[in-house]
Amino acid sequence: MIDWYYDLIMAITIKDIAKRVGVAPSTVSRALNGRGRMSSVTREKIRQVAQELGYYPNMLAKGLTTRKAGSVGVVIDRRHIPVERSFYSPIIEAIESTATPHGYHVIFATLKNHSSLKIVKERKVDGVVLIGTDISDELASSLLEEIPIVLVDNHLQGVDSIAVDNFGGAYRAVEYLIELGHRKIGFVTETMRDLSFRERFAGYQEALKKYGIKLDEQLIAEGGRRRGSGSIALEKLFEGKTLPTAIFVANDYTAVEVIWAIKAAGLNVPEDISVVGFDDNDIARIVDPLLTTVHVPRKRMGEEAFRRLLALIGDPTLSPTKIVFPTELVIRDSSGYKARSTS
Amino acid sequence: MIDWYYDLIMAITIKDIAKRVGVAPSTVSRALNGRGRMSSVTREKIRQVAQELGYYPNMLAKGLTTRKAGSVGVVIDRRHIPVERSFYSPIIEAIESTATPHGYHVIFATLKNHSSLKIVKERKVDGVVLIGTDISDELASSLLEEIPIVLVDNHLQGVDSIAVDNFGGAYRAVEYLIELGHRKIGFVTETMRDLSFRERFAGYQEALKKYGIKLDEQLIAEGGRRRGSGSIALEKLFEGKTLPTAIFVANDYTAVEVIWAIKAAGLNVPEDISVVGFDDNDIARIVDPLLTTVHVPRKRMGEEAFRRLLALIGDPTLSPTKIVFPTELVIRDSSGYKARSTS
DNA sequence: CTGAAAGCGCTTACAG
DNA sequence: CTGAAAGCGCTTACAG
Repeated sequence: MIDWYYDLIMAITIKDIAKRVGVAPSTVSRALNGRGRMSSVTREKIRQVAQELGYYPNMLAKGLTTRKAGSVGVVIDRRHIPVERSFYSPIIEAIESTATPHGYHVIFATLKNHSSLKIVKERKVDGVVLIGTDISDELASSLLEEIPIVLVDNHLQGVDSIAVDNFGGAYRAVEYLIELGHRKIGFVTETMRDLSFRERFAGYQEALKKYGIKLDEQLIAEGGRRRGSGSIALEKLFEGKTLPTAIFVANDYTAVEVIWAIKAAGLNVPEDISVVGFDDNDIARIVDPLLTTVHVPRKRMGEEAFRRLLALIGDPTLSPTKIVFPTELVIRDSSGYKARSTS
Repeated sequence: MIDWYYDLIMAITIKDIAKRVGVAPSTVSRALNGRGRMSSVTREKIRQVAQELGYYPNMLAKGLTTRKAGSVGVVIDRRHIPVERSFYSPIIEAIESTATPHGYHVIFATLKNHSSLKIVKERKVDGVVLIGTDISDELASSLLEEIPIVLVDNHLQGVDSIAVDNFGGAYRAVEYLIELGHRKIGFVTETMRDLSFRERFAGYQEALKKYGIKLDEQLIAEGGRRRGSGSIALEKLFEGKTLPTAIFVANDYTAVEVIWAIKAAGLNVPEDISVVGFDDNDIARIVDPLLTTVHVPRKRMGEEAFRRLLALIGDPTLSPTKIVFPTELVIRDSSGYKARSTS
């Protein structure tokens, strides 16, 4: 271990500036932080020298005294890795890009088997945004006792959260399918264990109900949390007595798999079966046909998550708020009028 | 500003443990860090109490004295946002997942207009991995003076780097196309300004040369760095006198756009034109037809990047190493034997 | 084997 | 308006 290597180049400190300007370190601190009244001459002089010397505060020292780390944590469950195909990556990026201008850095952490969050225990962060429903209530509650948190795409009584109008988005998507003339509308999801997916299912049910269409159990299928979930679910649908003329799928990735499976069965989308997804992921514009889906404003959600966290860091007594973001149906090529054949 | 809120619940410190055990704080420190010889009774007692109290060291204080932050930075140029469709996201995730078991956290930062890296100036990180060729040589060099760094998918004399065998991968892809009987093989890229893409182009050229095929300028097109790059490039190719029977595209995303454009022109892939991509992104298994491409082991690259950085943090005098990862051709459905019509 | 002291780089009452 | 002192929570020679 060579410990001295980078120590030769000692970073410049407040003391160096003080010596150079001929003033006390505490004065330098005040000048740089704009605290207390002081002659603008010395203040300017100090600032100028700091600039010249390329001074940056050592955040470890600063944080130790101010009890602020200058970073926030962004935590997701390991299950969402690879993020490449995750719903959450635009949210994470938005958090980073809005945190930076505010002088905050973001520590990106992944959670496995509900371990306690080292970044908060070690005081590396001033707050954390917990993304997804995999975060257990116990973890969230215990965290809340030591640090401000905001939940994204998850909800828990008494804690700040950023949510999506899953119900409304699903309702609208299914209503649209009904308007196109469809009556046999399937619902496919990876799993029902996810709050968001359950909400989307509820929206599906409500739309059917509103338009007087009876719920058909055989038109509902769960594919499981794995690659190929969509085709597994489609197989189940095809085993039923009634074939759907349209399928509402709870997320885009699964919708793409459903489309592939439909094609593999020798049918066409949307001529034989219309498919509508949810999320408006990048892939929605890559599949053939282009996917009709429900847009979720993930960038705005990430921005808002950070803003809210920042507010809570400033004042932890703020009362918990739940912000629900609206969704929007984006009509592309995977949906069309009710299939002729099955009419 | 309510500053006292979370301060009421003071985190437990080394002093608390010391008091409880009836020993000096310095002894607690030694026990917990396993330094110096000491009676195993007191050591055990201390460890047990620390455990009971749920003690975690305050990394701000620890870092201030040890000059180690316990975090590393992962930096990419803002241009690669959204990472969702980026080549780099699996690399970033791999860095995070290998850093965590080593007790390091990762600060994810985005670089805009070559600003200097605040995370290193503020001593928040012990090392940084710089991803992509957008990182300027000046920035890398200046950083290297204060902290260990490793470059990923980029190269610079005298600094550690993790690279991809772009040349070899491209060579193999084009050779494969030649083996299928193709002679009119196009090359499409977003841009030639990127080192990786230039290397892939070089591999393309070398394969043609090796098999005695003359380079045809009209078969080479750049689409520009924007959405739709692939179709723009394809249009250029179609303006030429000779139509390609196969196209080697420098990355998967652009390849997908090329496929779409070919379909839009009323042609089929691979019957009329074979398409081969590079990267083996998730989308390669989503497009129709499934994309033949060159696999890049991004996960392993990320793991290796962190390991190398860790080694450098331990000993900054290690001599710079360049690690080149091999690639592998993955044959799927977008490539086939030479088109009949144009033969 | 263990304690007391000094120090890491900063901030913040407290004097003057 | 500005300096000296104490303290944030830890580690590390230095004594004993």
